[in-house]
Amino acid sequence: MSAQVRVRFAPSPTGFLHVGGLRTALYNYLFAKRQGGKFVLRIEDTDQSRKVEGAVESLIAALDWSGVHYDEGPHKDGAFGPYVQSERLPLYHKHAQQLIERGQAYYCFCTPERLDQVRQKQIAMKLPPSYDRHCRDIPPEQSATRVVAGEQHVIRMKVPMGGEMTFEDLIRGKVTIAHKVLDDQVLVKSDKFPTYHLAVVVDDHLMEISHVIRGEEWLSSTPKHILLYQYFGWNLPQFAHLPLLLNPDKTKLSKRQGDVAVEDYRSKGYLKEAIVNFVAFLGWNPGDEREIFSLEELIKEFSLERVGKSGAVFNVEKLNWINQQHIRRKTDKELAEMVKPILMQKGIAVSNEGYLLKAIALMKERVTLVQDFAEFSSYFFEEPKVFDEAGRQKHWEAETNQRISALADELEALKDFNHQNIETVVKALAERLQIKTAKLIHPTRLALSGRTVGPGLYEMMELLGKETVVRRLRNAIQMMVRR
RNA sequence: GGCCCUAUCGUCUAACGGUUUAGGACGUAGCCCUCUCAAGGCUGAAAUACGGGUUCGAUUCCCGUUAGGGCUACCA
Repeated sequence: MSAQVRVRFAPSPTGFLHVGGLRTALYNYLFAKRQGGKFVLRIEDTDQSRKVEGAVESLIAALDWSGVHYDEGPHKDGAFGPYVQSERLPLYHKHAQQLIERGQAYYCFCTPERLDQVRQKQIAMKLPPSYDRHCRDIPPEQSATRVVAGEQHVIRMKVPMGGEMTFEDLIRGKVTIAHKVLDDQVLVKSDKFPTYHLAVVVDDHLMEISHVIRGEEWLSSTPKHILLYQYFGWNLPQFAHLPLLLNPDKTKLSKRQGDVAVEDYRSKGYLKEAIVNFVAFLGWNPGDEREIFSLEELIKEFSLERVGKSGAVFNVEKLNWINQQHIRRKTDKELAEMVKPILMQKGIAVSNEGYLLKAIALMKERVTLVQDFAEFSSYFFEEPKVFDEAGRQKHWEAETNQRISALADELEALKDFNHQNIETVVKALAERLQIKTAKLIHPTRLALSGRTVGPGLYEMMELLGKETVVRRLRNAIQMMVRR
């Protein structure tokens, strides 16, 4: 009975996908999937001056990476294309023309200079700056003649002088705005491109968008859009204006105060699952105490009713924790595939898959980012090049050389080099030497890894293998001596 | 300046008039575990911006104040 749910994400190609943009896209996507509807990607490139080369592709790549796949859009034609506004110009012209004919829009010949003067004067007089409607009442025949004569012009919509408009927002409830505070918005610019306001209304209607889910920055221009729907005689979509994402100082999330591009987080070692999970929770929650969700689980639970109204600070600490949680949910194999290329970048080629898997298992609960695997455990794959200096001073005492040397001998003689046996050897030696096991453990870890922190020592030794352990132990003695 | 939106721990949030000594999570402090670091377990500190109403009863409804944000372009 009810019409098909169709939603869209409509970014302008001015750079990389912003995490706020990802959240908007995600909510649209979740809503569509939940309702069995369609999610459309539309590129809003009506501002020629802000166009950035390659932005569309990078936007699509980021969306694709995060798993927020669109059903229709560039490279994925549905029945409503094209999905790039610069390829839809005739559509906008046709509709603008219709408005002109009905007297709901008019040609405006004001120069940018005049507009600026008017604005300056209004500001000086402490009046709200707005277009003075200088061209609103030029007789249609007269302005048509000027247009034909080739005079520079724009097309503006005629906003009623009195009255007010109330509309229902799915998130905010009733919103009322007086017509008089609405400008006679430019609909078609002098370069013949439509402005956002015309293009968004025409496209949302033509693409049969049922729910307009977008950022709160559009809330105050929604009345203009609704007026346009009324002028065209079209049914209104439902509107849902999402709260903004904020910097730690509560201003609108921006570069300058940290990373905002999805790509930044991806390259730092955040999982797509974590980014999606985190961003979903900025303004929405399932109503109970669960926090770790997969995309599929989000689809099952998402609802616009549970979206909040106030802005949310993008808090990296929590993202880190969520990333940790998702890393643990990955299999060692999955993680290995992600870690391999990172190790490769560091010049480490992994030949033994099983070995890598075991190293990952040992590190899994100790990392926050995928990058950490390569960062904190390179010693599994190559000789430690440097030894933590503070650790050396703290754990490498005068007697340590002989102790480690003795340990190396004992281990070399060990037949079955597994962690239980290793532990037995280490503890027995400590007892014989009448020292605390820690006196052997810490310098051993330092010698083997160059670090003072890491996974359980016995497990680590087992994985490294007897040859490597004995060799590194003896090498370390040499290196420490030389200092 | 005008218009619109918003307002619970530092942060993300729960509570849809009473079951609340306002719950959870991140972070933070302490303790436990322990070879280190994590992880895990336990405990603690930490919030309803303020002022009026409405009501037998307000975090919850209404009004005002304050604060923050958004918009106010031939940008989206």
